[in-house]
Amino acid sequence: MLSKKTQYALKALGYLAGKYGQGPVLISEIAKNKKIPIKFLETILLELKQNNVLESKKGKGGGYYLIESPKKTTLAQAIRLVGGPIALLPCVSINFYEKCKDCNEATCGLNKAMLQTRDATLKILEKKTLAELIDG
Amino acid sequence: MLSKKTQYALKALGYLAGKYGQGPVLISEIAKNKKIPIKFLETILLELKQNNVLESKKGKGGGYYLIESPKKTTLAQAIRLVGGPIALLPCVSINFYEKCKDCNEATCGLNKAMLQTRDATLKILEKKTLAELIDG
DNA sequence: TAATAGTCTATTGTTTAAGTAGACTTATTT
DNA sequence: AAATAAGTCTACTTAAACAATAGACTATTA
Repeated sequence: MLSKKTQYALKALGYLAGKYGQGPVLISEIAKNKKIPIKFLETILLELKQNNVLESKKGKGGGYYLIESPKKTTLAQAIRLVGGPIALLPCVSINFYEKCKDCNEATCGLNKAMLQTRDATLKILEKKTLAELIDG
Repeated sequence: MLSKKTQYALKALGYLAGKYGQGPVLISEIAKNKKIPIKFLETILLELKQNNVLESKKGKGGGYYLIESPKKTTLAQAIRLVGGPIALLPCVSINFYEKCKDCNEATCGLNKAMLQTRDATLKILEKKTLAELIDG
């Protein structure tokens, strides 16, 4: 299961995708429409900015907005940016890999099964982009 | 990512699958071979017993063992037993379903994407059984 | 009846999620 | 150019879930 943080990030990115090209969007607007705790959302958006997905503008008329077209960012990229692993186990994760203490990956049946599910999941998440998150 | 508890449960079940039909296996033996904190493992095995997957015997010569043949339990069933959701979001989970606060599932793109990944994952995990977790 | 091994209760530590307070920046208005 | 309003940024606190540990208790076998 994705963490709340990751879920909120995806929701927020979807909202911003729908407003792409229309200038900065207020944090409070995103929070209200997507039912996200505003202070938690602040830290998430800030992190996305530091990862060069969002840009922000301060002061009156400010807010957050996508740097690139929504079609340029895949869901797999978005999930990884906010620290959400996609694989079900560390030993089959690409970005959060950790070796198992107890098993030989070449012969471990669990490893094999989880590798297959990871690949199936990635196949989907690497094709979908933020544009697909726009409502309607 | 599956919780530690779920990971440990799968490892332990895999170990017991390899010893199926050979009588009770000590908690300590499983813990040692699978590098699982023994006290944590105790609670996990007890839960699996209460869910009618394992049986136990107390006293000397005691231990835990699988009730049914390893081929009878799928990985999807095993994961769910110890409380591990398979879907990436609550709104696409079969056993841990929760409605989103902010979205209409019929039109939500995120819901659609996550449904697809859930189906792809389930297709694999419902075919694999505990027998596949046996090493070698 | 002594030793073995599972069962139960309680407690501690760690991470994640959420909420609070306030400082800092920028843009507008006058 | 100064005041103010609108917004982001930083640091700290609280609450809940998850992971791990410790020890007493109960049942079984030899």
